[in-house]
Amino acid sequence: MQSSTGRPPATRTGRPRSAAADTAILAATREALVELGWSGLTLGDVASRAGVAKTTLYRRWAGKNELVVDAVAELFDALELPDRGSLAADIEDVVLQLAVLLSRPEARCGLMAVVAESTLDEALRERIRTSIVQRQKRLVHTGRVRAQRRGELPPDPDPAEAARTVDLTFDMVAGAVLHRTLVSGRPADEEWVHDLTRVLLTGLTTPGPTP
Amino acid sequence: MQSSTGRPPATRTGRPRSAAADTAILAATREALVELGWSGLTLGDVASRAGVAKTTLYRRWAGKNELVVDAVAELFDALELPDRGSLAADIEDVVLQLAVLLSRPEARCGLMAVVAESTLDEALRERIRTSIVQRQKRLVHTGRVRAQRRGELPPDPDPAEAARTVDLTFDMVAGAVLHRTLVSGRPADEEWVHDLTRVLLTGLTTPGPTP
Amino acid sequence: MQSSTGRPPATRTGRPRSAAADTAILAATREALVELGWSGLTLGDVASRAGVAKTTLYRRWAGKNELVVDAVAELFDALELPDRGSLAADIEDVVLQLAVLLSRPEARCGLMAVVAESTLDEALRERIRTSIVQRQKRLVHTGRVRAQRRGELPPDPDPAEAARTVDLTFDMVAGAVLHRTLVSGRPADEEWVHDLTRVLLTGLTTPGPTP
Amino acid sequence: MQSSTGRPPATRTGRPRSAAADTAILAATREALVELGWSGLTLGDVASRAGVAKTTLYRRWAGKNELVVDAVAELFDALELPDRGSLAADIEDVVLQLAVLLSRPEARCGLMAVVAESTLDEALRERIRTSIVQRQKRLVHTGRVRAQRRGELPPDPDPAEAARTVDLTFDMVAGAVLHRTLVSGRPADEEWVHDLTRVLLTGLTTPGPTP
DNA sequence: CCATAATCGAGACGGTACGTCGCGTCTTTGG
DNA sequence: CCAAAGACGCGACGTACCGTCTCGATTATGG
Repeated sequence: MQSSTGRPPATRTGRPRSAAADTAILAATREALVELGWSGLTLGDVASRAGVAKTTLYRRWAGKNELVVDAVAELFDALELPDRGSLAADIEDVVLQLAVLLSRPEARCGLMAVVAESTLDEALRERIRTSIVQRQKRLVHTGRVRAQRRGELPPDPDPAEAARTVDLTFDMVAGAVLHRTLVSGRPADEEWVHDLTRVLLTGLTTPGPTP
Repeated sequence: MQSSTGRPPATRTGRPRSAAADTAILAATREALVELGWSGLTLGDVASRAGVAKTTLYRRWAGKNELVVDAVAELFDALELPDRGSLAADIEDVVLQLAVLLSRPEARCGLMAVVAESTLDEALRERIRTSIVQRQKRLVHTGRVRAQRRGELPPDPDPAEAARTVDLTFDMVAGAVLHRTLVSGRPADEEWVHDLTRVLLTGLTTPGPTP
Repeated sequence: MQSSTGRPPATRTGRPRSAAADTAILAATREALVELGWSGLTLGDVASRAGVAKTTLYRRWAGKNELVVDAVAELFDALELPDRGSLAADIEDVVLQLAVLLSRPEARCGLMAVVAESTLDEALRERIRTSIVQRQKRLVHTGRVRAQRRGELPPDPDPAEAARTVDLTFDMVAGAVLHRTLVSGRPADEEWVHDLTRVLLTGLTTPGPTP
Repeated sequence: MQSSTGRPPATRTGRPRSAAADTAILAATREALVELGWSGLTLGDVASRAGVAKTTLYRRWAGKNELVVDAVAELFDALELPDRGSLAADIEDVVLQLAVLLSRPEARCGLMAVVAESTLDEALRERIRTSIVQRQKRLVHTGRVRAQRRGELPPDPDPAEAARTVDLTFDMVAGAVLHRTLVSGRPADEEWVHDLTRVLLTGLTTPGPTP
C-alpha cells in the first residue's frame, strides 16, 4: 500500500486504522472513475461508495491526485509477461495486455488525469514514476533476459547501454499503445499490434551504428 | 476558429461579437494553464485575464474542455517539417519539435487533461481528433512523400496500406515522445531522439513479411 | 436593514441584490430558532428554509451572530407604548409586552445566545447595543415625558441626571423581566407584573437623598 | 471477565474513577470559556487541558451544556453576604459582588449560553434552577432575616407573601445587574449600584396598596 | 434618425463540492 | 473496570467555482 507515509512508531496506541477501508476506498475510486470520469469524481462520493466517512479518506490520502495514482497503480500491477516462446510473441502479448488495460475507462482517464496534474506538481510526478512507471519496466527487463537466453538478442554490452535500451523500448511500446488508444482514439486491434511488433522488433534487433 | 457552433443566419442584426475577444481568451487560457494547471484553471479567472465578462466566454464555448482543446490546438498548428535533406534528419527534427512543444506546461497539461476527459465524452474525443490529431498527420504525410521522392522509401503499394503506415508512424513517434516526457518524466534529449530515430527508421524501412 | 455595511457607490453595476431575500432570510432565521434553538440553528438550514442559496446568506451577513442579532432586533422593534392614562398603567403595559416577547423562543434564545457570544466579541457587543438596546430606550423616554406632562413625575433637573435615570429604569425593567422568565424560569404573570410595577413606581417617584 | 461471576456486585470492581479528574475538568472548562467563549469551547480541548481523555469526560457528563452548568455553578457558590450593619449596605455589597462575578468572562458567557440552550430543553432549565438560581436565593433570605432583626423590615405577614417578595427581590437585583453588564454592556460602577440600591430599598420598604 | 436586437461589463443568483473541524462512539493497549 | 490514545461515521462549516440570470450601457443594422 502506497498510502503509508513514514515509519510508524514501534508501539502504536489508540485504535488502529481499518485495513479493509483502504481496499474498499481504492475499489470505490476505480468504480467512480468508470462512471463519472476524473472531473466528475468526488471524494465524498468515493467515501460513500466505500461505506466510509470522508474524513477517513482524507486521513489516508492528501487528495484526489494521490488517491487516483494508487488506485490506478493497482491496475497496472496486474500486467504479466507469460513466456510465449519467442520475443515477437512476448511483445505482442504484452502490447495486447496493455491495450486491453487502456481500454478500461478507469485506467484511461485515471492515468491521463494524474499525468496532466503532474505537470505542475513535482511530488506527484515522482509518485507516478515510482508507483507505476518503474514497477512496469520489469516487463521489458524480463522479456529481454528471456530473449537473450533464447539467443534472439545479444548479451548486454554494458549496463548503462542496457538501461537506455530498456527505457527506450518501454517508452516506445507504452507510448504507441497509449497514443493509439487515447489520443488517436482508434482501437489497438490485432493487425495494428502485429504491425507495431514487426517495426519494433526489426528496429531493436538490427544492429545500429551507435558506437 | 472552431468555436462557431452552427450556421449563423446570413443577415445578422445586433451588435457583432468582438473578434479580439476570441484571441484574448485563448491566450489567457494558455497563460492560466501554465500558472495553474488544468484543475486550477477557472473560467472566471480566464475571463478576467482576458479582460472579458464570464458571459462572453460562455457565449462562445460550452465549457472548460472545449475551450482548452481550441487553445491547445493552436499550439500544435505551429509544428512544421522543414526539409533537412534526409528522412533521418527530418524525423529527428520533428521529434525534437514535438519534444519542445510538450515541454511547455500549457501543452502538456492541456492535452493530457482533455484526453482524460474525452474517455467518457465521445463528442470531445471527436473534437480532439479533428482539431489536433488529424491536422498533424500532415507532417508524417509530407515526410513520406519527400522520402519517396528521394528514393529513401518505396512508392506506396496501395492507399489503404499507406494510410495504415502513416497512422502507425504517427502513433509511434508522437506516443514515444509523449510517454518519455510526460509519463516517464525524463527529457527527450538529443541522444534519446537519436536512438529513437534509428529504431524507427530501421523498423520502417526494412521490408517486413506482411504480404 | 442593518445588513448594509457602508455607502454603496452611487452608480451600481451588475445585478442588484434581491430585496425579498433579506426578508425571507430573517423570517427563516426566527423560524429555525423556534424549532432548533441557537446551537441547532444551521446557516444551511436557514438558507433552504428561505429558498435561498447559502452563498447569498454569506454575502449579506458575516455569520450566525450577526444574522441572529438582526433577526431578533426586528422582534423588539414591534414593542410599543400606548397611552394607558397613568404612569403605573403604562409601565404595566410595557412590562407585559416585554414578558410576552420573551416568552417567544426565538426572542429568548436568540437574545441570550448573542449576548453570550458578545462576551468575547466587542464588535458584536456594539452591534447589539445599537440594534437592540438603544432603540428600545425610546419606550422609557416616551413614558417619562408623558408622566411629566401628567404631573406624575417632576421635570428633569438636568440632562445628565435624566439620562442616568432612563438607563437605570431600563436596566431594572428589562432585567427583571428577563431574569424572571429566562433565568428563574417562572412566568411573568399579572400578579408579578403588578408587584414589580409597584416597587418600581415607588422607588422611582420617591425623592431620594441624591442631591 | 467478571461476567462469568454473574451479577455486578454492589461494590464496584475494577479501577475506581479518578477524583482529581472532576476538579481538573471543571477548572479546564472555565479556563477554556475565558479564552474561547461558548461556541469556541470544545470538549476535546477541555479534555486535553485537563490532561484527560475525551472518554473520561463523556463518562461523567452528558455534553457541553451539563458540563458548563456545573462549572458555572461553582462560581456562584462563592457569593457571600457579610453583615455590613444595614440593609442598604448589605444590598450594595451583594450587588457589587454579583457585578464583579458577571464581569468574569467564564461566568458571563457560560451562564448566558446555558440559559439560551435551556429555552428548548426543560431538563437543562431545571438543572440551572436547582444548581444556580435556588442556591443563591439564600442571599436574599439571609439579608431579609437580618433586616427584620434590625427592625428595618417588618416581620413576614405570611409565608407565601414572603416567598413572593424574595423571588421578586432576587429577580430585580440579579436581573438589573445582569442586564446592565451584559445586555446594555455598561459597567455596574459604584454610582450605579448606589442608585439601584436606593430605588430598590425605597420600593421594597414603602408599604404598598397590596392587600 | 430612430427602433430593434444582439453584444458587452458587471455581479448576484441557486447549486455543488471542497477540505476542515468538532461531535460522540468505538476499539485498541496498558494499568 | 478505568484510562489514554486515536480512528471512526457523521454532519456543519465557510469558501470557491459553476453556469445562469439580470442589470445598464454599447454598437451594429434596417425601417
